[in-house]
Amino acid sequence: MVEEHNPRQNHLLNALLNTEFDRLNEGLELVKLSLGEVLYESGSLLKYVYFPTNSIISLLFVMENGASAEIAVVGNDGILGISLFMGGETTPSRAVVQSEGYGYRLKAQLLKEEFNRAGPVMRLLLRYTQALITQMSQTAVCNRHHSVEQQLCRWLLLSLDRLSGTKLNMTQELISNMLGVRREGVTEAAGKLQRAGLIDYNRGKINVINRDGLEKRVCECYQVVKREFDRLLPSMHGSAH
Amino acid sequence: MVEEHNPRQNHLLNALLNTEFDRLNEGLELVKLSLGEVLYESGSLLKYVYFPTNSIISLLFVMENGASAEIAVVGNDGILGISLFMGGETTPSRAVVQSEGYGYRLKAQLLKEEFNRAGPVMRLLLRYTQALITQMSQTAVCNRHHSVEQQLCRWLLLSLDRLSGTKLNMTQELISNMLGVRREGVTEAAGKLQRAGLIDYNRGKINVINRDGLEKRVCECYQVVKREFDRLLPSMHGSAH
DNA sequence: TAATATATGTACGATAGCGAACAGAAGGTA
DNA sequence: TACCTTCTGTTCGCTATCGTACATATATTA
Repeated sequence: MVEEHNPRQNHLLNALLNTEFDRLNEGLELVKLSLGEVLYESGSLLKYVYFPTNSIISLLFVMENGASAEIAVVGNDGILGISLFMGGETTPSRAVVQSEGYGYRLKAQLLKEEFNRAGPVMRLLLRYTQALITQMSQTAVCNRHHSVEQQLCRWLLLSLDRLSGTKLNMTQELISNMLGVRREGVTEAAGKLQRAGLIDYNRGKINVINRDGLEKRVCECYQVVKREFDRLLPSMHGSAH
Repeated sequence: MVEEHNPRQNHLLNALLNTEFDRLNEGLELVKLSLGEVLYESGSLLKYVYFPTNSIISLLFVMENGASAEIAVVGNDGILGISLFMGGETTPSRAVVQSEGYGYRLKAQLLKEEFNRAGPVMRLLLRYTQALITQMSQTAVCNRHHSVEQQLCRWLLLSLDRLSGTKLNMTQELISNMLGVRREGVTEAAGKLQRAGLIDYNRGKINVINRDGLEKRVCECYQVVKREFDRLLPSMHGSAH
């Protein structure tokens, strides 16, 4: 299958009017984002921001002892590098490619200039940031109150929504890093889902067979996040689900 | 003790230059914030934003079954109601007065107008929001990886920093709601700290006797958040610690 | 084809936190 | 003073998850 690449595959870019889109488009570069690639490290200066199209990036907090936890996931719905326009320049989080694919990058300076026009692009980016805040908050709640299985369901659904598909490439080892749990815990939870006929999981290849089934098992956290993204960024997420 | 009230007791307001401060000051109203008062409910429209001076407000996510978890705490370092200028108008979180005191409120419309000038106030508010994002993220990490005792230490220190004092009024029941754990868990953790001579806890009155001791026991999450607030909002937090 | 690395499955004791129940202590109120 | 409510302390069995260890299966490479 020959795949066409187009910046409009990123919903955030697609939400722009032509005037603004054209301005940004000048600076957009298609880049391949490979599994495990670190787009930015905790504390590092941002040279580029990224608009994923068919890839997924995880925002991770890594602790001193090496343990980690994902605080949000960014796909074709968003942008990577919000700290650039929020004024901090850096963040304490790390951005890792979690599902290989493509995206567009833009020189940090160019996005900053566009943001500083204080027009529709700024307002869109801020709304996206608020949606991201909800995702982070709900992750905190989920970490506190829900089982590994529920969290796995949430994670699968959030990731699928951001890829517009039913397939994911992820080993259980990597998922366990994202969720901040043991790999064995993921094996067990994934085994249950597999035996229930909801997913097909083999050596890093996940295929979701029964999405509705997942939605029945997931905790409310998924819906809260989804609803908030839909509310703040309407006309996006149209294709997914 | 006669206590003078002054908007500059809020560090965010205090960070403003006179021109901007004077403009906002026109609309500021001193209000008492009573224990347990709900400043806004999940999903409700914001009529006012709040700048606490000697009170502390918790941002809580409440779940369908009533269980809750605090995702951030706002005191004299910040502002309540960021969703107003982020463009969402509402948030899925609830804001509850956790430590009684005073604050200044401002009509939502006035803050919005100031924000839309896209000047120094906007940039300050966005930097504050980024610091808040760090606090939320680190809460997610802490919920995943650390013990109730460590989280209690983090919570105490973060709260103290935002009051500029050593005393807190909080029953164990309320703290357990914030941390999203059982009340008994707080009793046990607080008992340990008390026996270690770090705090004095009696019927909702907490006095921190040995702050350094708390800092020795707390997980890294506290420092990460503190460092990020100091970095993004320098010249604030000067008095605390 | 054989050797090696990677991914997944399983088992088991240890433990932190949960849920429920109850008792005592401190403060408020009649 | 007596009564009631609130707050704190303690116990006990239960469960999810952890840490560790090891077994098996599937890819990759020599």
